[in-house]
Amino acid sequence: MYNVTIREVARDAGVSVATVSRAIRNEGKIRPETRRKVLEVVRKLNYHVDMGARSIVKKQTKSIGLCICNICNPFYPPLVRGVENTINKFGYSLILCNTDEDPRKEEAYLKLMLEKRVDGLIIAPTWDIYASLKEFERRSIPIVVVDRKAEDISSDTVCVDNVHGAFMAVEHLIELGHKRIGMILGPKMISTTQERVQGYLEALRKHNLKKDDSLMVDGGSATEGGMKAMEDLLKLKSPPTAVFCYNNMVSLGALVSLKRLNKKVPKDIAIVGFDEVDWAEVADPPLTVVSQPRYAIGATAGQLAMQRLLDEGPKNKQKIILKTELVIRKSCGSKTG
Amino acid sequence: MYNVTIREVARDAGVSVATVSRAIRNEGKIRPETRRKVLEVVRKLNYHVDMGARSIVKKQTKSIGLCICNICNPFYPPLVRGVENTINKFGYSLILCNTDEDPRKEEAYLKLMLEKRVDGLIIAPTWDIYASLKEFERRSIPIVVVDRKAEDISSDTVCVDNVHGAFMAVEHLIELGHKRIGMILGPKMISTTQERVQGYLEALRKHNLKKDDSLMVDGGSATEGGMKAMEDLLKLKSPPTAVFCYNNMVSLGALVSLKRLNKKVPKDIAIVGFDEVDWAEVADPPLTVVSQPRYAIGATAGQLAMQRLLDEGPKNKQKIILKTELVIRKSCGSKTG
DNA sequence: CACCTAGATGATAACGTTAACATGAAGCTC
DNA sequence: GAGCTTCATGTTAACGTTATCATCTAGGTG
Repeated sequence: MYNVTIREVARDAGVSVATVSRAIRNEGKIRPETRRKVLEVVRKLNYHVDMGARSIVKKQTKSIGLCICNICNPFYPPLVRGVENTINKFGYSLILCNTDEDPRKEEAYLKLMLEKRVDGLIIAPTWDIYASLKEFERRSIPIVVVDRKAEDISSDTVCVDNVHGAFMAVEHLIELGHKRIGMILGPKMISTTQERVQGYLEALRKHNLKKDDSLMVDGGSATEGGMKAMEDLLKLKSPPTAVFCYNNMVSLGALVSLKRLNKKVPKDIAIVGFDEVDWAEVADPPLTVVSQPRYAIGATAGQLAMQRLLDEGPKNKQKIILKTELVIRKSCGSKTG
Repeated sequence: MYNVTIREVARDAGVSVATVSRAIRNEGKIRPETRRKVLEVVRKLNYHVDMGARSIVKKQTKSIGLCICNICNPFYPPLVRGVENTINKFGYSLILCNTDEDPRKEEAYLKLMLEKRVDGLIIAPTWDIYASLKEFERRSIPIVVVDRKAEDISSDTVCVDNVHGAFMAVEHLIELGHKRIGMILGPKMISTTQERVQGYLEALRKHNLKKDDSLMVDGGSATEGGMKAMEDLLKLKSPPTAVFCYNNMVSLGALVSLKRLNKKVPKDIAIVGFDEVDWAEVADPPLTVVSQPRYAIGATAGQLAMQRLLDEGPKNKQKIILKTELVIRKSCGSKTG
């Protein structure tokens, strides 16, 4: 009901509020004994500083906004932990926002983050949210863009070599002899889709396979979309013999569809996913994927944000590109079988 | 660098700060035209209210702390979304804390939540954190305990019929003819472990199977623990023919171990997991589990918190127990095969 | 011993809001 | 037209901090 304030601590300890403030922050001149006495009272009265009040004079809230699409996408939990573990070391905490790839939601959240006066923002942006982010720039609140690209925004960026990752995946399929390779796409506007499509096309081109639009179907970004997309691919007059899935949820959807339709992987159709999943090894068959360093993406983003906040590190904006890795399991078969 | 304040909006709009305050909150007497004019200026200057400043006079922050063990445990993401979606409707946002089942971390986070003046706390507590939570009670900050029990704390609770869930799982194994049924446990102090063990034991007792301590091995709460535990079980002179896994990560670990050791499920050993996982259907074999309504747990917790904050609903603390469901797939085999 | 310095503490003005009360104008009633 | 009432607005004291400057004390220096 009622919160103890610095004034009451001061009264009880027989000192001024300034001294209490010094004691709790352990800053400025203060006799160790005075400090001990004050902290004693702090403990006795269960005093806890009001960060809201502090923030209005310090002009920092020690909190960071993290806007992602959906925490239920298994790509994000490790990323979130990476961010959280990193910023937590500096006393920062994390406000989590799920935007569901919906620009209206995203905009509302960004406005909220502005109101909450987050000291920094880490975001996997949907698309074209230049206008909403502009205000962060104006206030020089550091922004770190993760996973995706956001060309028009001046920010640090952490992402992954999507083009190359996709290229590796598709080339792997080609090397195994596949000539009709489908791809299940994500939302067209987000940069990861575009880049992974590019990698897919580059691999085809390099090996003189021609692009067939009917093999590129939209899978949205959820499991259901992946299921639907795989069904559509199978209905084609000339269905693909291998499919590259744009992300982990879509991969799962594809696998579910195949299982329900009683298709054998990789005998009937080969599958490569993008993004590691915890269950890859126990899937039937174990899933070959392009693995992203999910935790590292988050941790790096957290570090970049902290660097800006502590005014360390290079002046100009950084773009860090982490490596993907093709983890070969069994869902593509092998040359021998 | 510099934030527009209410005073500047007032000056620019030619009204008093009180009028601006009324306009942005849309409260109190104000001429619609005045309000329009003010909001125009608000937009023009990109004014955003400072919630920190507001919070010190309103005595509410519109934020809720959510303390969970680890977002990377697939049980939590849907729960988190349940909470977030619910409170978001009321303009609340979420501060996420990962405690890693570490009481020291947990205590530090709770202190932080106190300092951040969260309006409510939703927590899956480790154990015996009575002392740290006491201060929340003292300040009458509503607490909602999720997933686990915390007897000594006066709070609303949302959990699941763990005993019954475990009972169903184990009875299912017994009905399939298994007599030597192992269990991989979680940390002993947390209530879910205890309850699931209780359900396990009750099922054994009901069917006149006697308890064998060597069959109950500790699996921690991560995948690695589950792997180790499964290996240990297999090393027994007389290993179990079926294993009940305490949670999803441990189930995954068990499955990984079995795959690596080239054991066939369910032929060599049957497996039931606790808690649904997205990949259950594509696992080899599809995993039979006791399913928990993960999203609903979070959503319900959010509702309870909001009820307290809006001072609606019943006066005395509520305890809501949601149902588990046995989802039979293939990892236990069937009577016929 | 007069003077200076440094160290410890106190008094108080910010910070950006809202809430309570005060003011003033306009419309109504008799 | 004096006296109410209602509505719209303004003035200002909180709210809980920190930062700045002022004050006081003790110890050192010449």
